[in-house]
Amino acid sequence: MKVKVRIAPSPTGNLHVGTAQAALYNWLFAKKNKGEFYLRIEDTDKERSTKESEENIIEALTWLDLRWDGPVVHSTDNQARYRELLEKLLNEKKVFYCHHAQGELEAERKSQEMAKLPPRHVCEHKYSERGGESGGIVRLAVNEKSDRVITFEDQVRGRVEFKQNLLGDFSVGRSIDDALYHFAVVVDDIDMEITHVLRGEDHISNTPKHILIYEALGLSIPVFAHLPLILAPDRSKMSKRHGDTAVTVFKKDYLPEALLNFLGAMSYTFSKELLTKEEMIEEFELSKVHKSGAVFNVDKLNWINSQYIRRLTSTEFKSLTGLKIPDSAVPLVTERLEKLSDVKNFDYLWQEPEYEKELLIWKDSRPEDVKNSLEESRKILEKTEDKEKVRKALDELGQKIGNRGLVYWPLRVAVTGKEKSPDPVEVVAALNREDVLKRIDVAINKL
RNA sequence: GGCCCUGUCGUCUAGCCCGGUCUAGGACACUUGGUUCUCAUCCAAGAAACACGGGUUCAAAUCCCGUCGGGGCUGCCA
Repeated sequence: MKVKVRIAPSPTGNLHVGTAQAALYNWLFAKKNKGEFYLRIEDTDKERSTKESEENIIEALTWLDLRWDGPVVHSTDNQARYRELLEKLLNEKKVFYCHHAQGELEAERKSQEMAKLPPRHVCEHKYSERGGESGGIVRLAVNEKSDRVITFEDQVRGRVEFKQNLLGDFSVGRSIDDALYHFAVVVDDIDMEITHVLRGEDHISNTPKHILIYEALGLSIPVFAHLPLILAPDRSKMSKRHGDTAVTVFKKDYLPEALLNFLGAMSYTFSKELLTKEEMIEEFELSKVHKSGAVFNVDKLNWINSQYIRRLTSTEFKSLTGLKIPDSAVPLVTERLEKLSDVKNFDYLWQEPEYEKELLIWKDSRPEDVKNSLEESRKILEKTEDKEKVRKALDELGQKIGNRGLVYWPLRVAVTGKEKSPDPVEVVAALNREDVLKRIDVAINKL
């Protein structure tokens, strides 16, 4: 049977990095098995679902280049099916109406907790006539007297077991024509013929419920695999309160290949640190996905990103950043970049530098000496544009005045306005001569 | 509280299934030194972990039991 997987984010917020990682693993699994990967927008909660969220999800996945097969599927398009199946189950008395008020249920839950009892709602309506009377929410009738242990072979964790009698009659619909998540996912996965459900570990305790729904419907159960969670530094599930978790906020600083590489290597050990999607597909095996959650380490992401940035060609880099700088200056920048937005630190490549005159002074040298050094450097730069000749002449100047720093430091500040920069000779070569001379004049005048 | 998942350097992890080769390896971050006008790179060195307690064994990070820790779920959200 052909492998079919999906991710089913709810459009109630931006695409979370955790969902992106799940998307990656689903995608890798699909590609590895020559299967298909789908995107389904799980918009069963009409109150909270938004069009913007859906657009964000699509934008993020497109940026990451995790392409899904077929059109985007929406749960809302499947509502008639939910109703049809809910009615079928109602007739079979596998599902019933619960007429308890929300307040009653809350009180029940609270008293159970105090009595150290498992939290569950075993509804007496399922045994009475009331269970057939419409109104109230729809629940799956779960036999609380059964001593059955619901078991599934999780592809990353091995056998996982839950006692059925701890579940209670959980809800499947707000009403007969308004299915809730648990029911909708199962029906959607059935309709899409999903063979493997690879999702976050936060769904592991929902799995027995889903299994019960598959069984009530008399349909075969897919293979499950629960992926570890992405953790915040405090080891709790990474969420908005820990800062940016939306994939789209990474767009301004990171290369999609870098984020993907990072996310992939976070919960899986590949043969090397840096690798392409294709190489990941090659090595990927579901059973080797890690079991425990991993803390999102920005330092590591930055390092991976820096590696990808320095591999960019000049053309790629320029079109990515929109910078108009000579090709020869590109490596100067990419070699020092962890995040794309940090190109602002190299603004002297396209605009006049601004700085305080004190910055021109090398260590404890005198302003007159600095001025003199700049004047000498200016003469050299006037004479030739050849990088090697310039370097040689500046070195000789340094030797003459017995202090290389006194030559290079003021020159760098004059052309870049910064105390940290690439070799001034390289920067000079990247700029045009008139600008360089003008900048040196400005510096001399400051002294 | 109940249920489930999980536990090797600060972080991501290798090793664990099939005990000895582990004085526990790698990567990121960090520290120091070298190169050097500064930064980055590069090179060299360094600090840094088997959660704890029992047991099995000639031998345990690896097997068994218990404890503790962390997380998730516990919704008429997904």
